[in-house]
Amino acid sequence: MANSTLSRKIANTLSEEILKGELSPGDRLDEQSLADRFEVSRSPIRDALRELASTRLIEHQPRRGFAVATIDTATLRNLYEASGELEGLCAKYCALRADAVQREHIRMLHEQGLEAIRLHDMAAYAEANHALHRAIYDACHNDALRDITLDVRNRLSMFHARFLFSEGRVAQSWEEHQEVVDCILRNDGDGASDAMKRHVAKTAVNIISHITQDSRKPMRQPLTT
Amino acid sequence: MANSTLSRKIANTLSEEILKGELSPGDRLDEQSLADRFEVSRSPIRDALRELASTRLIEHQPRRGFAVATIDTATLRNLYEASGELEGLCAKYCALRADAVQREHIRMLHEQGLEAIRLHDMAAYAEANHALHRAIYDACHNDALRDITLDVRNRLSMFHARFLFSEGRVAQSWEEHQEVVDCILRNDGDGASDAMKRHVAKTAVNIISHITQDSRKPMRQPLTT
DNA sequence: TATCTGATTATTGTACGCAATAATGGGAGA
DNA sequence: TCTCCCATTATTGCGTACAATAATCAGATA
Repeated sequence: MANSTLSRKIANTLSEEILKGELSPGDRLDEQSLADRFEVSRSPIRDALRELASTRLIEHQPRRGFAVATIDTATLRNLYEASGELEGLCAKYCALRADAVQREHIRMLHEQGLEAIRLHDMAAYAEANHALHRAIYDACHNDALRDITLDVRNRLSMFHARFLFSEGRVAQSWEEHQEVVDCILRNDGDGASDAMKRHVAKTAVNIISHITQDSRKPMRQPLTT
Repeated sequence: MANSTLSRKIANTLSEEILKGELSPGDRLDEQSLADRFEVSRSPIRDALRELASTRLIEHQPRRGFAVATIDTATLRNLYEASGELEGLCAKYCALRADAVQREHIRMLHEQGLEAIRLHDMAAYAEANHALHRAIYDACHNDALRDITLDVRNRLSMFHARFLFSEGRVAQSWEEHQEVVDCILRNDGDGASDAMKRHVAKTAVNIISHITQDSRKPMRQPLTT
């Protein structure tokens, strides 16, 4: 990390802030303001913004600058549909190909989710949830598929960063994970795929209902304030 | 197009050159050389390169610059596996959701492929082939899935831009398309998906054997000459 | 001869300034 | 009061210069 460039560090910082929800969809990313904030010139800022744009966490329009990505409900549904299929594929290949160490790791992360629920620690559950999904991607033994799936997950997660799971939803989520993990541990590829698709679909319904009824801040707002 | 920026035009130009095979994997993209060639300063070149990097057609390493993306055979197989799954998904949703106009368009593009074969025009077949696949993505009614699938297709196509299909392979390819199109026209989602996955798998075998036996120019060469 | 080291060169990273374009705001007319 | 138009302002696009780092090469030593 020490030999990295300024622009890359800035891109990483902004990426984290977007994923954490500290920056909201539609927020404009003014080059000069960012330059002032990071105490650098506009040059590394421009590089960082273009690098970030490649993840689609921010959007660029020529001569109008960058803004944190917005989304409409139709695209949100499309992304969740794609995510379900992709996560299902990862789960399938994971069930068919994961080695013993990877399977044990997945089992352990699933346990950590249960522990988080026992402690009523929703943030810890969110973290365990993310780690479990990533472990499944990693164990699918296809880096290209893993990268694509993770990109979609990140694009989605920025839109519900501010919604914490309810305790009820968390318990349900863990049960759905249970099915996925069971299938993976017994090498049932199709079962794992189906279970994962169901899990993502239920998450989608949950999140979309939260977002659509949350009208404090519309998701699709024009670039200009 | 007229109100676009220099950097975007340059990015488009370079993208086309890579997809056409005029630039080869591993070719370094020197900022000053490109600036001289396009008769601009390095600024729009830098912007264009970072924009291009988002498609993964070129790769960037800090302080070592950009180069046309290279690939090893393992990653190539992974990409084809992902491509097969994604194209299969597009075909499935296309079969289930395409409207009458889209179905007719797909049927017509498939006919054009046959016409190209009759004329022994391999370039025309390649074009019809690409158009058919794109029409299927478009008709899947999920823009996110379409974009992801197209990106993977482009990443793959740059590696076999220089290999023209043999007449034998083209005939076989058309037959495989026939199965896909048949399923789509009769709303058979699973059949379309399976047929498309088989088609991509056969293409993969064909291309990979071409590439691996073509040792004139290794695909994975270090950035430094 | 091969390898290591230090100086030199080439290339990218960053800063800064001007130009071009878009956003903003105020005044005139209806 | 509302709308349109023009001047003003703010922001991005592009050019240029310098700094920092990596690549290259020559010479010394084993």
